[in-house]
Amino acid sequence: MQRDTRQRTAIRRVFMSVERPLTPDEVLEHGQRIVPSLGLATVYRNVKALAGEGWLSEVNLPGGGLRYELAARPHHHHFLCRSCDQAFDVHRCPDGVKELAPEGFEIEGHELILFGRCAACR
Amino acid sequence: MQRDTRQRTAIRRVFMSVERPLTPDEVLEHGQRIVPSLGLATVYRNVKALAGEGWLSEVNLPGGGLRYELAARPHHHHFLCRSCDQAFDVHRCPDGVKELAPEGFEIEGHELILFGRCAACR
DNA sequence: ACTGGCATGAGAATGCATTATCATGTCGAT
DNA sequence: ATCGACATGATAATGCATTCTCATGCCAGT
Repeated sequence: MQRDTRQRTAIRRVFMSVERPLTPDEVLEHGQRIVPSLGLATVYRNVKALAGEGWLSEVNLPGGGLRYELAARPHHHHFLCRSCDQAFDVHRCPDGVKELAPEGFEIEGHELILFGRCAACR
Repeated sequence: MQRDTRQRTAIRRVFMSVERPLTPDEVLEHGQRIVPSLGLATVYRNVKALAGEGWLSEVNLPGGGLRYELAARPHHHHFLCRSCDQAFDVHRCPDGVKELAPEGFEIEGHELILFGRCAACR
């Protein structure tokens, strides 16, 4: 049975308060403001469990490792800042993506990543 | 001074004969058909050097590590097969990508990745 | 409040892509 | 053909994200 720990609650709160995909390290940093003793292993465990139960979804951007975000978000894409390495949401999506696949290929999904410098880094 | 070794020539030939981004392992596999003694370290060294001199460009797709492709290719995107994990070129690009960035963000580039199953895997 | 058992946290361990090491091979200017 | 210098290849070493270990902590049902 799933227990309701302070750590798990804190991790959930972090994702609800931040509107962008987070790396486990970012989750740790934000989560420790709520539960200072929070450890990285706990972040990994919970983030994986929350993704497994469909509450979070994995975001696989080039560069480092996996990031996570609320699964309930509507379809969107991401902007990756080359300076601070933070990922941000992009709420628009170009049309006609499904027609781009080569002949005979079956598209199951797509990811559009914009690279550049975020507002804060400029 | 840059020497013209059998290995380096073989690696160059591999990229000229395959029209998709290759991982170092894929380069090794193809290259060993030309120079059977080819080693992985040599692939890494040469691929990095060729990228440094602008002959190859790095392709950063989610999942494993870096892939490489001929830098001379015109603008295009990639299809990643979830079954065989091979990357393929997609020669069309949706319009209006530059207008998608949030306010105050500066776009330097973009990458569109399609996920699905390639023709061979279906 | 008690207590069993899952969760946590610190650090070790793992898996991996990539890089360094170094004895040996081979290119290429002579 | 010779020979010095760079390239190679097998392997060890590194860096990293992630997972495991296990003693301890703390939920939850009583």
